[in-house]
Amino acid sequence: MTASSAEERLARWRTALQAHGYRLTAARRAVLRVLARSERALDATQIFDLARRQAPGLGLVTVYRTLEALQALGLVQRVHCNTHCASYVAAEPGHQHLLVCRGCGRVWYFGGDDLGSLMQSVAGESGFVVEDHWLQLVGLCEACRQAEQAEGSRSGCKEEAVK
Amino acid sequence: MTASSAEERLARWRTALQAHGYRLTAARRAVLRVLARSERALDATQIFDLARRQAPGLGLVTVYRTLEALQALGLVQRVHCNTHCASYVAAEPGHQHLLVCRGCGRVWYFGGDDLGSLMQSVAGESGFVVEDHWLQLVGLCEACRQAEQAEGSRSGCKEEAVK
DNA sequence: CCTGAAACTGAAAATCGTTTTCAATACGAG
DNA sequence: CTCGTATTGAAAACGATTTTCAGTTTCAGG
Repeated sequence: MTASSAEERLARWRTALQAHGYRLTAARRAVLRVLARSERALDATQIFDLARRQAPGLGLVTVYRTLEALQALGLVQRVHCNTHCASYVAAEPGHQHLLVCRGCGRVWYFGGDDLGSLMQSVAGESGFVVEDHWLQLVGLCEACRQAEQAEGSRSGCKEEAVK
Repeated sequence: MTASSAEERLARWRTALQAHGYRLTAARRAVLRVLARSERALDATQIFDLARRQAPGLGLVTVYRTLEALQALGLVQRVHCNTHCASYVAAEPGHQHLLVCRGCGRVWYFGGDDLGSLMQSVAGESGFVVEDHWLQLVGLCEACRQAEQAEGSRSGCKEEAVK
């Protein structure tokens, strides 16, 4: 993700919130900034810690409430893993499939629209109407894989998981 | 799922647990019975309520511990939805993909092994090593769809979500 | 610019699902 | 049957999320 696209996203989010009657407060701005710029899925506490640097008085409650709003507008997407079940990333419209690194938590989106035929065949057989789908690949990114192989090495991907 | 396959599964689970040094207690038997016979993904509390009919003294803690064991042996699979994040169904070996009805919670498995190529191409481009994947389709089954269309009708699929 | 109504805020308390602790009990190998 | 050990349920601890509430901030309209 380039820096500019993060800033564009940030601007888009602010516009979208205001267009839906939400007010733009300092607290919300800080939360938006953190999430819009992150390459990783972050949970409420991580967002809280990062956003508080920009908005010192910020409360955790506000983070939850802002996440709720962003989710309602479809601007962020929830990421489930077997452990962390409530992390969020910026939603990339049209790219719903996730690639999650279990080492550093970074998230990438990818296409793979060949799922359409799969869903149709499932629907055809059973009368099931598919409304939503959910494809997530979990593994290790290049950097984390190298760090894991160099056991005990101090230079790794994990350590900077939240900067 | 036929009744006999549920009983077969139950027998398999009991054998597997004992083979791995777990003891077969009345409490565990009740939890196994509930989960092995269920067509739906159930969370800890639902299992607790159902299993307590067969084992009155049962504690919720034991449900959690039994789920942990079943999961460790790969006998049940966790189901994530946007709401319930910790429900479990019997794992069907070799069929990892889920079809979940948002109405009644019933779960079906399906094939779709064409994901292999998808994962390879993802890995090839990025150096990412995919260790696990997670495909879930959410929608409405035939029965729930009909029930939803007949708005206000009392005969539905939802009502018997947990019998 | 003001001004005021409504949205928003953070702190504290309540709540929910899950885990830990612990003394008593039940399993099952021998 | 007996014994060592895994397992049990109750209670307490715990972490994450939600609710409550009184004070504050935003922003549309004058």
